Amino acid sequence: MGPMTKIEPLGAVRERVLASLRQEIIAGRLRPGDRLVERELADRFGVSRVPVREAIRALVGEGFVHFETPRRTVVRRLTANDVKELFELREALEVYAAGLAAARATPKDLAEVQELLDLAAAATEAGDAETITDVNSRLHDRIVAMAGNNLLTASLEPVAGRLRWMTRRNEEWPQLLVEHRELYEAIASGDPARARAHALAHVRTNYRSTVRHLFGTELDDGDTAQLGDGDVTCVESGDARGESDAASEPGPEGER
Amino acid sequence: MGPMTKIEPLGAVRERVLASLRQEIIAGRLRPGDRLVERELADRFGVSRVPVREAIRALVGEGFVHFETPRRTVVRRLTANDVKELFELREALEVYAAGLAAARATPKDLAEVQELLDLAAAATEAGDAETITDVNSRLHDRIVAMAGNNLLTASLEPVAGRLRWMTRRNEEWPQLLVEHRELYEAIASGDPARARAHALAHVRTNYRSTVRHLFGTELDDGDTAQLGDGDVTCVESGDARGESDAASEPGPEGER
DNA sequence: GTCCGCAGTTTGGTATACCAAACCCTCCGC
DNA sequence: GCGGAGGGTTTGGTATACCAAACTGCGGAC
Repeated sequence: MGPMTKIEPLGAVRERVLASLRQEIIAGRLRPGDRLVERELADRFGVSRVPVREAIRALVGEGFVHFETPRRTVVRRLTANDVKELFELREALEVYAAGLAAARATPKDLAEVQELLDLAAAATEAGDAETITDVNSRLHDRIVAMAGNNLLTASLEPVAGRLRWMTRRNEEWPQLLVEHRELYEAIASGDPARARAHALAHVRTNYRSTVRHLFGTELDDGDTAQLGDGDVTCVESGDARGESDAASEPGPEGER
Repeated sequence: MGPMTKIEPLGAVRERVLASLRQEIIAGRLRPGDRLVERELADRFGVSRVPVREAIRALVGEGFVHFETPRRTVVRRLTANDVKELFELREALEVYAAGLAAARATPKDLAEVQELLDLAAAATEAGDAETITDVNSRLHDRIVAMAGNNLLTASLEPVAGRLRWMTRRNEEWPQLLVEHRELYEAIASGDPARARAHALAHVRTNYRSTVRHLFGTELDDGDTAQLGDGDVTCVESGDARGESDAASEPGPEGER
């Protein structure tokens, strides 16, 4: 009876291709709108089309790629609306998770988060962007994990990559650190309502700064107030302009 | 065996296999724990293994199936914990969606929901379980769609099948109808907080009756009270009680 | 009688080949 | 010159074949 979690050696090629493509998209070597052609990629990686197919389908699931037309697979364009939807999803899930975490967290969980906070603090002080991004990701993952709901975790996983993709340039690290600490305190206090409030504030702050960095525009107050009270429709202030290459095709994605 | 006698849209074989397998699982012809073997299924459907592979991966994504060990793919067992996680996810997403829907719903949206409610009422009166289940599903879909967030919709989609799977035997239709009507009224009133409150109550009622039908047991009050009503403002919701780990002790059984 | 090991079998992963629909570009007719 | 028809090309979907790892069961050693 071998370890049931050992699925590593299998699907190695697919995993390698998947990781490479995802990395290229995140790093910007594959830009929004670029096509993904099975044969071409298979040749480039020196593998057959089958694992490439599966990797592409996985990327579609992660939201990095989409089927533009039946035979045309491209890297997804990131519109202002995409960002808004992503952060709304975070609001729904991470706020809920924070509440559960406050109710269910074990001392061990809390210690782990505490440790990550220390790492984040050190990296912030050192200005090590790479590490900060990484630690912050793990911090959020841990908090969601503390909710003890695998399905919740799984629902957030597909967007984790996109999230890192769009927030990696955020540079308001000190503010982020403060908010993470407050969120931790709230969860540690065991008060779900307080934890939710801090999680909500954190997601919204992050939304604002992300939009600022991605699009260079400020959000109207209404844009982050959908939840509590009335809501305004949305940003749509000129979408993804900023993509220099959006030239070839007007991206029908004015969707919405 | 000549070439394919039927000329179908793209990915037709995969879709057909996927739909068939999902249906067999939902209908119970494939029972939890049953294995899915590529070759065997390929033979049975008279297709090659490739589309079967992809259908199986899709089913994994939908949560109907999982990789038990590297070479062993089985129909997922439905544990009490699975049900709990699913309903928590619904709480997080549908409650949030209801809030957005109240803020964003158009008269056209509302009219459509109204129409579905009428259908549901008729089916409930007629006791047509099949139709009721179907209409109720569409009702929930519509409400989530009214939130105007594609990502939110997409996040709920993978679990929609499982949800129908586990709730189709629920027979408290009249109560369901009442709650749906109340939820509709709340959304139509344009008050997000009220819409959220009704959505929350509805999900929890549904949770209780689903557990009752699936496992024949009642829930402790604590099981559905992890957090407040989830309103942003974090008013009320004083149940900060530490209920350590309601994570349950789900016997791997749970099915017939 | 039990346990270990080896070989046959099972089974998912990958590679290669073929097909049909969509795309593209040329060329012919006006 | 311009537009549409036609054929070649591209590209994803499917089928078939081969491989390696894991499982199974049988037989021999103790």
